[in-house]
Amino acid sequence: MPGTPPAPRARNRDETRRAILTAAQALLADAGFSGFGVNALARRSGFDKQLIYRYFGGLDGLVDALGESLAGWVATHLTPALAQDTGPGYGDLVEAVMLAYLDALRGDSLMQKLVAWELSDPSPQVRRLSDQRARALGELVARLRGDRQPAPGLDAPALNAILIAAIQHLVLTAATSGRFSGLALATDEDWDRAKAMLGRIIRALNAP
Amino acid sequence: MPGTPPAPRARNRDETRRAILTAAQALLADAGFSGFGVNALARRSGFDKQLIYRYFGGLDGLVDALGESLAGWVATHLTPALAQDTGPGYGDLVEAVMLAYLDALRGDSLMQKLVAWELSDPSPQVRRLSDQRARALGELVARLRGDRQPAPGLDAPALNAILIAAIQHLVLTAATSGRFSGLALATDEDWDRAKAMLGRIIRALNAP
DNA sequence: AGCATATATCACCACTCGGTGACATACGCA
DNA sequence: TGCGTATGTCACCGAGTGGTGATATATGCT
Repeated sequence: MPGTPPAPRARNRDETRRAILTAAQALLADAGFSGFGVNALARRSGFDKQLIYRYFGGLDGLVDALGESLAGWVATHLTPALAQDTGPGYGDLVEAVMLAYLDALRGDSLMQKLVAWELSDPSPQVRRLSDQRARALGELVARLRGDRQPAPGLDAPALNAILIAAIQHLVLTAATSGRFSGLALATDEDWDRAKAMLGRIIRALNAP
Repeated sequence: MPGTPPAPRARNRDETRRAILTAAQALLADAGFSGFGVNALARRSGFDKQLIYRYFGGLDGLVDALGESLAGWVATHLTPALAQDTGPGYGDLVEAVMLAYLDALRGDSLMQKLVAWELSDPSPQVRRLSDQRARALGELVARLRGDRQPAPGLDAPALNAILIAAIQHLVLTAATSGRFSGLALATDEDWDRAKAMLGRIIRALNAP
């Protein structure tokens, strides 16, 4: 005898869109961009892939929507750790932001996969994701800066780019292999060592 | 009328192996790891994919062979730039090696694709590639070091890991988007700015 | 109540992928 | 010269991909 027919699904465009988007985040977080696609997402979300085309216009549109849904990531994940007062100098602020960013990224597999994606896919949809994150970081620093000034003669944009690059790279490689270039990056203590060095760099370059 | 039958291919195992390996490097260099596979390689090399299985035991074996063929990359690409005398300090040597590595990586699309691959694929074959490169860099520094010593109290492994991470990340993102986190990385002058900051970091941390 | 439409599902397409077994033929050795 | 084997080629498999058209049915409006 056939079982009871499957309960018909409630029909609600907005809710379905949200559900697909949520499933997309989960799928990307644990399969990575190489396993990210229409069929896999349809399987995972439980909705027919046709809906992905209807509601997002295909994968590209979905990535855009994914970007919008993560627009506030930097602000929401970094501000808590930045609530307590940092030291008075510009370097103190940069150090706090960088270390907060490191921890936030380290704890977020989805963001890691996004960064990895950006490194391998030059498509404009994906590039927009990184531009957006970079801008958010800049705005965060600007908002918290007050009247602090980088040391005169310091190329702050270059230094900050180098720091962010190092952080992202260390977090990504640590996620796949737990170490990088002879430096262990598995335990929290391992990471303390890396953080100490980052702090030292920032303080040294911002010294008066 | 049928054209002349295709000239029969010379049969030579070693030569074929080499040709496939060369085609594999070229394929990886311009398609990236996501477009890297048996079928694509067979198309590109002009040989039947069966030979890839027969001579390399599949993709995994091919990657291993690729690694062996690139074992000397660090030495051959960095030593020329390091021929001239560097300054007397340990920091001078590190700076020279880092900048040489940056330029070498920036000019080598294949190596860039390998690094990107390592960031997205935790498989042991791929990880071996990065371990091998890291070890080669370490050996190079050890060979050139002589009796120079890092400043006492400096965590040299941590600093070096951060520098290499930053370099690799900057080169990779620059290759796909020409910029990173508000820092332009397209022209040689752009890169001079990044290099200057790297040098400054190294000198500041190695100051007595 | 009845009807139009938006929502959801199914079935299919052409293509690519990694992988394997069968077959043809050039090469080297006896 | 003939024969065995290594080398190269072809044809196929199942599974997965992005993408599309047709179909069912729940929902909301008149």
